[in-house]
Amino acid sequence: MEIFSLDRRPVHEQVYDLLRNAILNGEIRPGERLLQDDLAKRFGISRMPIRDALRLLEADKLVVSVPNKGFMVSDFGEEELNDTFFVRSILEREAVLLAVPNITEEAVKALECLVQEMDQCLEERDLGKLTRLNKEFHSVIYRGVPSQCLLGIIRNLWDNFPRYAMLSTLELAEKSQEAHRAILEAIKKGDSVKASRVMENHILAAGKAYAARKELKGG
Amino acid sequence: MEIFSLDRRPVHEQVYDLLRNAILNGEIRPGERLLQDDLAKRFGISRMPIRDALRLLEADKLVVSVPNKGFMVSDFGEEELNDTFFVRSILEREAVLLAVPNITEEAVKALECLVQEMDQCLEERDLGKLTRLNKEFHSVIYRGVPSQCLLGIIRNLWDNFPRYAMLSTLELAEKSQEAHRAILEAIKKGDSVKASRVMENHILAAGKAYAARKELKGG
DNA sequence: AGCCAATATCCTGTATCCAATCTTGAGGGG
DNA sequence: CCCCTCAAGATTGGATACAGGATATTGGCT
Repeated sequence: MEIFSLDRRPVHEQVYDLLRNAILNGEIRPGERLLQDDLAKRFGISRMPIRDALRLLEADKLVVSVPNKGFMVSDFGEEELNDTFFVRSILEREAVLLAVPNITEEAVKALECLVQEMDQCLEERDLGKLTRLNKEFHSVIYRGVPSQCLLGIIRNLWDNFPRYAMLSTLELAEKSQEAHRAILEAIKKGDSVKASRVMENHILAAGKAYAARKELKGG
Repeated sequence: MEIFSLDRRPVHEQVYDLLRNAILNGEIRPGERLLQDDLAKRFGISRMPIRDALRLLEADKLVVSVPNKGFMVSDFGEEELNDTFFVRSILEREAVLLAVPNITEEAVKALECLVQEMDQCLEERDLGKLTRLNKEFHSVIYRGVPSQCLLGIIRNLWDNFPRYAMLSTLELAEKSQEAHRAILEAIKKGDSVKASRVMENHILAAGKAYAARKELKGG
């Protein structure tokens, strides 16, 4: 009965998802302009839903708009990237502090499993999959955070980041894996303070590594 | 020379500002629907810039949109209000921690002046002015925060709040004033840890008071 | 080479139209 | 008497066509 069902979601939402993924995957590069008429033609739709989608992306900080100039995919300078990681280090430290007391047995099992999978990825040098698993690791932990508001802010900051995953290195990934292991150990012992401190330093270190590479590659 | 100068800013931005102020001042009540055609007629413009403005407001969480139903002014339940204050307590605690070492002599003078003005307001029972001064007090402190990202998030949370200032009471204001004094003292001594702890409790207490009143008055 | 004007591009906004969807309310059946 | 259904009106979602301005580019003139 679903065979003939079309996608009934509003067009602007579909456009939003499409563009969002394209930006996050790097198919559309930072700095690239997003022309309304161009997009409208390419999607075969009118300008209205395009504008809606672009405004939504703007709210996510994935694109920026300049009056009378239009929209373009946002880019983060070294400083901004650093700042984002800094704020993440604060927020996620607090998130861990709040989450650890609520972490279930299953969650711990899932985390152990993820750490193993990430080990595998490290051996296979599969940075792409590693990035995905890493995100999963963090979000399993945060499932226990009782504040939707805090979680929303963290998610937002995370979204401004997969685009820069290409800046990741094996070296950083190995250091991160150590942190993951330490966090998992602390969680098992119920030591939320230690877990949060490790998380904070883990994110800070990642931020420094990214910013350094960003500088090298030249924004 | 300004006599003939029209407002050259994009129409949708002007609409955004107008609606934003109307919502913040409570001229448009939480829960009220914002009909596109209606607004378009009232402003004497077409629907496109209205939609743009509404999307911007949505990004600020001042309105919410439901597909095929449209936009309405957002409201915060007791729980959500509480959550917002909780996250504010974390963020502003950190902000104080970061800001205190950078606070200038002038800033301290400005804060002292603000505290005095707020004392005046308390005597005159002018809660409206008090709310404005209170915002100013916080933002003078945060001027020294080196993270634009953190500041942006805090500002965002603040904006979701003036609408509920009506829930404020003289009793709460007096308690807050004590906190302000304590924060100022700690700042003068350069004791950022103490200042941040007082700030955290100050916001938490305000949140509890608001949520309680919200429950009383019924959402 | 440097400056200025003409032009092309693209954003912004208007006006109008139609279809899909939600709300509402009236009327019929249990 | 209440509930259910169904039709009418209201409103959003989207398309189309067009006009006016801002910006950038280009090409020619000095």
